[in-house]
Amino acid sequence: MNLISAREKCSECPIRHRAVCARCEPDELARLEQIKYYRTYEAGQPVMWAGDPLTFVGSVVRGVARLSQTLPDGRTQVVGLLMSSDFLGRPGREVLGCDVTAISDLTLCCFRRKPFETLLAETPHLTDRLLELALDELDAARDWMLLLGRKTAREKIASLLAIFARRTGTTSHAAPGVPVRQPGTGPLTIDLVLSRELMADFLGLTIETTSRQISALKSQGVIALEGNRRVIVPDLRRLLAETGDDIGLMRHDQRAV
Amino acid sequence: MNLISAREKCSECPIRHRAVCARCEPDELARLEQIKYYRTYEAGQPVMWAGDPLTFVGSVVRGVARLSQTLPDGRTQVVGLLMSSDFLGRPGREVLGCDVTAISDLTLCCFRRKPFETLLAETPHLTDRLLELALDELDAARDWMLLLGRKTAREKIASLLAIFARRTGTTSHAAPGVPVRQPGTGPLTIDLVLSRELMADFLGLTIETTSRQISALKSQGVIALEGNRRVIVPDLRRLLAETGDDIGLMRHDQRAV
DNA sequence: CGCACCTTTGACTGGCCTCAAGAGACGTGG
DNA sequence: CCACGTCTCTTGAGGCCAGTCAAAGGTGCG
Repeated sequence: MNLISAREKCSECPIRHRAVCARCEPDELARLEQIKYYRTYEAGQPVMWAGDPLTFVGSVVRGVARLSQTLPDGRTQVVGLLMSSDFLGRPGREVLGCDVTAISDLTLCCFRRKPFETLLAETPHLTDRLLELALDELDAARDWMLLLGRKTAREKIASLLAIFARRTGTTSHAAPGVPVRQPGTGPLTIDLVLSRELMADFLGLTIETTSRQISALKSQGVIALEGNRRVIVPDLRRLLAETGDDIGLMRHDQRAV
Repeated sequence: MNLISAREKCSECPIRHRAVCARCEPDELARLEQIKYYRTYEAGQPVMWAGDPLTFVGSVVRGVARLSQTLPDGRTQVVGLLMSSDFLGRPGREVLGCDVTAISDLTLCCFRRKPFETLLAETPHLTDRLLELALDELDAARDWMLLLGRKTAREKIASLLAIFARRTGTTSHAAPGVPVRQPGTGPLTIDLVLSRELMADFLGLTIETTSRQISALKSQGVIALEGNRRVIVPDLRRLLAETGDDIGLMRHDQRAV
């Protein structure tokens, strides 16, 4: 079961400046603080299912959640990853469109949907930020459609690793104090939060193909492995060359969907 | 070249109640009316390219526009279709992320981006509606990711036809006065605006595979063809059974991306 | 009628999936 | 410390679906 924990102060919140509340003035923040509550989930737990009534919305404070869709015969596709400061749920919608699962231990800052919608109507700063977040996710989803529709298995793997490489040092997963790496400044270590199965669901591949392509990249020296979920990239440019994208032309604000 | 035509009255606009201006009060509409202008494009013309400075945004009044992304080696993927009342462009972004092309003759109701952003900041009704439109497109994009990542060629074709079937009688493409068809009420005619190449780019397939699957559906009586771009569906349920989705479980507001 | 373009069809190839077994990691308990 | 089971990951062999290359058939327009 998930735990509903005590509230913490918004002013000390790690996602204060990036979440849906980023633009809020102190008085607006105070109203949010009144109605917010936390939920925590252990890695692997479901958060909500497609078709469930959407009783609450909220922001990811810590951890990673997966959005996925499933066909009747069991084929599944990951359609989004929610990382810290990403927003979960859609105001104005009664039911959720996809399954949500905690990939790692997860903390959500939640609001019951109805009160939040009321607050939205009165707080343009909230709506503004929510629009930005939605448009960012839309851009990411469209990049992902290009990957799913047109990239080869090898390019898909390289693209996924490249996205994680970009976020290294800038997400909550990085050790505090580690400087942000720039392309070409030497070896880079990526902590994959994802299992092979999850990577496969994410990329529209099977586990076996995923594993094979990772082995191939490894045997060719593009990456090295340290355990199963830690990847070392000796030369980021070489990895980027495998993504099929123009090197250096990745969008400046590219996100991990 | 595209034509910049005279303004028409918002009150008589065919997309008045669905576009970004849907929620606007008469005084807000008057301000929009002051700064709006029309652009028209012939079928096949480019509207803007990825990387172009984003000088204007706007709504599709008539016609269909394609959003697409391209890899350096020429592979392209359609990542969205803009149909009447859909919004083009992203306020707050300096450059566009994908190529935009007119598929049919196209009329846009445009606003220069900067004035529009100013207006947005002062008009919550605009932002609210824009958020709704963005979230709808995000849902559609996620459905599309499932299709691209996990569906077979046959299911992809059937899904595309099903989406067009759903919209028949509800879009500007339908002849005026034609009643909206319900599933199971007999033969249904679909006017595909898309060429085989565009369908292929949309579905992440090649032209040949697209053509073959259409031929297969035809020879099995699931569909019939009348010319190259008109499809007759004798039994919608049978087509839906080919999509891989649960019949009857398609989302109530499903759109054509 | 003739040309250009789109679509269909065929033969073949190849990449990814399927099925299957083996290797490695990890926790538990003797 | 090792035996054991479970789970994840890797590797191999073979098959199928979709891509590639090529050519023929339709369609529309000047």
